[in-house]
Amino acid sequence: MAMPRVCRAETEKNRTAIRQASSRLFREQGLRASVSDVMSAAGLTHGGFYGHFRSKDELAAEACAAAFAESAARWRKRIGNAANPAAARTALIEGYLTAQNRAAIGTGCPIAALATDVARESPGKPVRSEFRAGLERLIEMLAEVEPRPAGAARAQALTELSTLVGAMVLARATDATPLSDELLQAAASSLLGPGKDSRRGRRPRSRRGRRAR
Amino acid sequence: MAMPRVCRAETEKNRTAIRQASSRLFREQGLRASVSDVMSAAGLTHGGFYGHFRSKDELAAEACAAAFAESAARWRKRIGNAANPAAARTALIEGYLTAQNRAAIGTGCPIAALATDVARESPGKPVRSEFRAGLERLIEMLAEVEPRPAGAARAQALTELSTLVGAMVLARATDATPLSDELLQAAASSLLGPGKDSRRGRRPRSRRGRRAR
DNA sequence: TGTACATCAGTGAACGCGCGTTCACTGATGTAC
DNA sequence: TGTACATCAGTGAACGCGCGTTCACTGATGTAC
Repeated sequence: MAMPRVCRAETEKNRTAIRQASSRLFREQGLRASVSDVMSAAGLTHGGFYGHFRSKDELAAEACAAAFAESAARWRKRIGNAANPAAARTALIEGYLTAQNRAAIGTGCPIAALATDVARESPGKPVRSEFRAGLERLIEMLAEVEPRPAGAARAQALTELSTLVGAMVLARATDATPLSDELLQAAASSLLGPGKDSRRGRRPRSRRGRRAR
Repeated sequence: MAMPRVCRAETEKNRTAIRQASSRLFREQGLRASVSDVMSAAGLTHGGFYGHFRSKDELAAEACAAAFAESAARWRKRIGNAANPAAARTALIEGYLTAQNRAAIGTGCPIAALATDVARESPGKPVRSEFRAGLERLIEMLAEVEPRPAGAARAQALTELSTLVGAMVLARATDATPLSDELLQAAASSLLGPGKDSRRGRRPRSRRGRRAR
């Protein structure tokens, strides 16, 4: 059953697979997702890990960077598809506050998925600086589409990103209760204005779903 | 060195000590804080834990409830000390978005500390329902002080709480960088209005602290 | 109030398990001729 | 192009450790008389 040594291209593909699998698993389960689980998800055995990365901490940093690159590309595409900054802002906010994004933790926003875990890492850990750099990049992209003078745009972007992330984190913690939907809708209405909700039949204060409480 | 059996009052005091220690440690380290660490922090050895609680899951639920009770009492007091609802709202928001609160994770808001961990717990776990109940209570308190008609007050409270929690979680993830202060200040200015910042010399867009980046 | 004894809160060793990391081994890959 | 061999990517067992939980034990507490 042994099948060791693999050609160079294959090795590079394996490293990428590990990085991508960890990027997903770390977002889903937090930074405590195990090296074994990551390697299994990449289709390998756990022993080979240290041929690719120096430590789990190093992997965490690379996984974080990969997740932010993915998110930034998605945002960039949404901005590019919009007719003007205001439409881009609406697209980013509406794209963020969806039930689909709430469910897709492993492929969704790394800020909402990892912020608390990163806050618990000790100061020197490499994942902290990758997180901060990625966060800064998304803040700058959001500031670009704010309909405000450049000075106020950054402050506005900081607050709006806080609202987006907070609403998503709370919606995930209350998943499968009516409160979860309510949180996403309230944030969307507040950020976009009650009338600007572009999709059919969405009333801001409607409480859809069974009132399970 | 053995000193077993303890009088009834002492036993009750010990149970309370375990609950309080866990409430702090779970907020600081997440729900993965160990039973051993909790028992040590309560001044006991780990073996006695199961005389007080059925499982770690049960403890997590009680610790979550205790943390929310603590927070609700603090909010209630701040509201009670204010001259009117608008002042109460200002007091809650200013009290929340401080560097002191950012540092005091173990005694601070359980929403910011535990939301992501709760989101990762499986649906049946008791900590999930305690979290939801506590969250709902704080939402209602914030809605009470919103200067809006009753209907819109709840939606406003949901959004503002998302902003508060999001800003705090991001500020903690970027602790010891200028961005961290910026996040707290931007959220405060946005929620209270640029002029309403009651404390001396705080300019909303100032960037205090070394530009470490 | 004083004595005899059952109770049971807390101790500390032990359980099976999964963690991050290391390492001897394997055999296809890549290279030297 | 063909052969001989050094390299090294991946395997799987093993390391020490800490986890949640269990349990035999202890001796002060609380109770029955």
